[in-house]
Amino acid sequence: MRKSVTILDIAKLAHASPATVSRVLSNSSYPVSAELKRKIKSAAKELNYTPNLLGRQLKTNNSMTIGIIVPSISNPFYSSIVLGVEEIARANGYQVLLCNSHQDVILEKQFLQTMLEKQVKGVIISSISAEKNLLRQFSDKGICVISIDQHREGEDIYQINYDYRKGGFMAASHLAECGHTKIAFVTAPLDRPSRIYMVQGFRDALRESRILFNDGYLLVSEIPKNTNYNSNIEFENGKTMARRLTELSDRPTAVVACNDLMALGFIYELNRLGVRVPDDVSVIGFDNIDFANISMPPLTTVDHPKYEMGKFSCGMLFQVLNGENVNISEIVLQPKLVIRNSVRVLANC
Amino acid sequence: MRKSVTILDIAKLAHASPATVSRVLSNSSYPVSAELKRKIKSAAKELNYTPNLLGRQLKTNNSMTIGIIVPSISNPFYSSIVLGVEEIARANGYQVLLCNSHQDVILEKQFLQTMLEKQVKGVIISSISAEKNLLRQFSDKGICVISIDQHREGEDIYQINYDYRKGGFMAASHLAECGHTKIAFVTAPLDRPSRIYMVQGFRDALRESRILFNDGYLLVSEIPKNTNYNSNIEFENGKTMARRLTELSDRPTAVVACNDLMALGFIYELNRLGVRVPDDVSVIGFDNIDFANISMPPLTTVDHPKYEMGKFSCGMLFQVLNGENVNISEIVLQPKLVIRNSVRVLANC
DNA sequence: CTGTTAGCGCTTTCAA
DNA sequence: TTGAAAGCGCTAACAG
Repeated sequence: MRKSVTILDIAKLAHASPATVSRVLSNSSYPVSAELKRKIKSAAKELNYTPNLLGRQLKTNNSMTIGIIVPSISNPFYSSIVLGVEEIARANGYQVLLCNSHQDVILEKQFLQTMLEKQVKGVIISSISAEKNLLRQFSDKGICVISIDQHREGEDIYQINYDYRKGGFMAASHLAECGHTKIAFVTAPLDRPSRIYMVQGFRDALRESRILFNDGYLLVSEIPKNTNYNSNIEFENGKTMARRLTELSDRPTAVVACNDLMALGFIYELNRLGVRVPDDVSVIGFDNIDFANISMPPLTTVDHPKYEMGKFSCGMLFQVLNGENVNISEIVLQPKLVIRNSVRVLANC
Repeated sequence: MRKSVTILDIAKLAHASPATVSRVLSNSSYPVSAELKRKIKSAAKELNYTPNLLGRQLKTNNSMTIGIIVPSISNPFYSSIVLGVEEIARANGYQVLLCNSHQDVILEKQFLQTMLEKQVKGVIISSISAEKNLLRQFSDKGICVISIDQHREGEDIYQINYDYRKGGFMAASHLAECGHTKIAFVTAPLDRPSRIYMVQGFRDALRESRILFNDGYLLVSEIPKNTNYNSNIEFENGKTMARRLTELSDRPTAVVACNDLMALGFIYELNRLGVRVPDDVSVIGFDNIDFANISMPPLTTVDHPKYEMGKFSCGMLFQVLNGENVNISEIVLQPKLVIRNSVRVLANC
């Protein structure tokens, strides 16, 4: 590897000063004569020059990079978000540093620190940490942070949220309307706002429908230890939960799952056990990932505009970066029930 | 946003020189007295110091960043790869810049250029471009490039490939062994090595089984224009192909699809049209993504060790970066048939 | 063990 | 319209 060519080499070759070369090559609006401009450009081409952005970035204090932290990109829910973010970032000439927290609070914190050090201009995070003021140091350093999906209580940061409570409410209400009264809730650990709100909405709906909630119907999966989180785990958890459900003495006729992956695993296992969906057990999922379509039967679920959330949050980030006045600091996206074929309408309806 | 604190501020506060501060804060092995070390560390904490890696990176010419380019992370196939890469990168203290090429050759090239400028230490790419010497300038600049999944003919770069030919062969052979003779191949455009090799293997298998391949059985989907590539497109293409299949005068009894997403869409649509899988039509997919399990029926498919490919390629990258002698420049991963329930064994077998 | 100093590659005043 | 020179934050010779 030979010494890399810099602006100085070009200056020499084009008989110009480094300053002028910089102005030409960085598309500055600064006036430079057409003649010199041409000479510099051709010199750059001749030397096969590649600008070293580290130099520029250090000088201008702008890394043209944003970071995104999600639990795991292997979950289609998050890959949709990331895709949306990346799209808007690209449109603005930025790149994105991707971090999978693997549901690990410590890892998440490390990533946050590294991003700070790498001088990202902003961070979009779906945090699984409950730590207060986790994101404080970013605002302190003038770095824009947008928290998405997981509501952060009482922190003075931008948030794009989703009404999980209402989503849980809609799911349970739908089941109630279809005549179900023995309704279970199948979920991963209630260790974060989204899931807590969901259960809350779920319970509210039952109460409103005058359905008594049997606490034995709240099925919570274990946290897998010492393993990288990925989509398979949710799916497997769904399978486990299905087995637990079938062992229940007074078996529910319907369940809502905290996400589609889990619902899909749940249905898979029920099929395998010979329990028919929706004939024997109805299932409602959450998120409406693309794959909600392909299960047998196609999954009725609560839609979450993930991709839009990604685009939206990143758009907001750039508004803030560009100094536009963003006066709304919290936005709440709305759930929508998507009815497919995994819920049975009972006769008494 | 106040002026950010630098190594100099700490030096002042701790009554030390910037050099010493640097040595302490960058965990250099350079000897510093315990006393001074302590003072510097506490000063750093007091000032809430965050190192600016841009400075270090410029100086040391090491960005501690690698790049990865894939068509789209919304495809679980690629998100698995990325997950593997990210894991190894993290273990080595590196971060990864994620780029989705959206199957766009021009975009891919731009990303490559930006990575060059951002001084990544290496790039892992599943390229959809057929351009010769696309990756040449990286080796020229001493940047390690590892091409994955898509075989690059005659380019002097590291490659981790997969035997798509053999995979196609295995799929077709399996169908032949199950007694099928009217076998279709359903694929996205044959614009890259993987697919071309697959068809080739497919044809070879038929020939070997003395089955005549009807050219009308090669169903190739259109390239969607003016839209960002994502997993939904593959799925939709699969649906379209299913409709095309049912319109064929002499309908095949079996098909192999070029990837699971497509196979899943294909099955979905057949189900909808009342064509039973595998009773009426057998289907084999490709990749063995997690979701291959959840279709109805569960998909028989050809396994691709994607996640391992990601880890492996990134491991190789670091071997090269660390100057270890990597004498194998091309590695070929092997396919494996995963039999589930989407293939019917015909009576005459 | 500690400090001085040069400089990574670039941009940007400021002066000409 | 051009150039000289300072300096972004950090590290690494080198000297002491």
